Amino acid sequence: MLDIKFIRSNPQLVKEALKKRNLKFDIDSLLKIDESKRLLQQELDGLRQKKNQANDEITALLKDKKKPDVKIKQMKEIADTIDKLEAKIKTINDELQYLLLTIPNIPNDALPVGDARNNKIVRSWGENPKFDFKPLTHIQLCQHLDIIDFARASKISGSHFVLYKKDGARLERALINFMLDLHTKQHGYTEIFPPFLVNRKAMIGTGQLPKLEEDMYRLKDDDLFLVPTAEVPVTNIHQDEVLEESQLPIYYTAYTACFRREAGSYGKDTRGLTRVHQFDKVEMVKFVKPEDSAQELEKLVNNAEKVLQLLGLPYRVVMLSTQDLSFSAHICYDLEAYSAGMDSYLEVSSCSNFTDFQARRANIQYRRLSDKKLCFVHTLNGSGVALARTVIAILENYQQADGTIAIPKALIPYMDGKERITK
RNA sequence: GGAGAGGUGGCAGAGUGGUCGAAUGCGCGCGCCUGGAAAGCGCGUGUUCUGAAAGGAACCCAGGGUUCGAAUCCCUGCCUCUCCGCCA
Repeated sequence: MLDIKFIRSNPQLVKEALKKRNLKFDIDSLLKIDESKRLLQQELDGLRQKKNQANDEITALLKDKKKPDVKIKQMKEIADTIDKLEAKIKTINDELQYLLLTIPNIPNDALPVGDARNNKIVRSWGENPKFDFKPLTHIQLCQHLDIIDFARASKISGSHFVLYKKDGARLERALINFMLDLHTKQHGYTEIFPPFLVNRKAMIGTGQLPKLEEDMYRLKDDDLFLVPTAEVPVTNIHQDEVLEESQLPIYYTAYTACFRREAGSYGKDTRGLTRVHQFDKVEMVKFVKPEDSAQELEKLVNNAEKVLQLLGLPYRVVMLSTQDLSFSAHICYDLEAYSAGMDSYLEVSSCSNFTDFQARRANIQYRRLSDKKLCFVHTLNGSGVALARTVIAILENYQQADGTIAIPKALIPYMDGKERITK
């Protein structure tokens, strides 16, 4: 969430930011609400002062064994006025807080302005594979090798769920272990295994709520949500905490399944593994000092890239444009892996700097060493990486003429030394 | 799920209706002392809102209620602990 003081003193900047995101939001009326709230608050404070003074007087009278009846009668009236005013302010403040929770983060000035077509390719890595036969899609390959059973997954759970079998299941597990090992052993992250169900407060903290509720799986009886990403539980680890500057930066990595309703996205990527309701992902989350966050994002992207490099998957790094940027993000790079069978680039990672936007919502502060002041940390996170689509790229890029799949070198130790997926 | 106990400042812990934003101890900071340190002594030590400032207001898990007045009494919720039940 944005600081109301920041909005108050930079209304034009906020308006322009919203315009870049192609969002309509009435900042002027927000500021009017803020103004009227503050005026009422001052009025209330004045009345409370009177009340506090009168209470002192009543106490003094009682001490002198005098009757405070007259004073008490006056007080009753003031108390009534205070009650009414408090109710009024609560209504206004609730509205103000809700509005503040629905304003997205301010995009970085470096981002291309516009929709996804304006996304900027920052760099590319690797050569797209060439085949002397027509490469199959992962759907055809899985069918042939019997390593993913879409039909039965659908029978059990519905469409867009996945049932991995045999080396398909094994590949999934191998990838998770490979990525966690890489980030913990090579990149300095601390491994976390968080809850897969989180409460409403956590979802608000990272920015999924209140705006995206219909995209989330929710357990109505308990008001819990299935995590759409490990970002939610892991970032909220330090919710309502004050960290010491010496603790920063904090790097966490976590595997979770991710659950997304993908409401309204039917018709897009309808087949196979591209868009599914449940997928596995290893996530990286950072808590850093504000002055370090830009540089920390670059390192985070490099950590995610390393996964694809070690897997030998060609990819490109894309800087998202202002309208493609997620609600909480200030700047975001996507990694898109090339997949031969579908001949397309698949988004397998999003790496974002949220600046103090999530920290303010989730109330994650640190005590600055220089002046002992409380400041909000900056949070970042990135997929490192998302599995279902990475599996597509592995299957499609490593397919052989005989329909088998070569296993990327880095994964062989995680597959018990196996070098091929065969029927 | 049932029964009970409890949630107070960085920590421990007092406070059961009025002068309590909160005793005391520990910790931390500054100073004195010392060759230096420890001990000792003295002073200080939460956050937020508002205001140019002086000041004012709020906060003792959260939300309601009683009262002129609530950390303190009542209700609801959340969380923690103990016992019982159930259970991978």
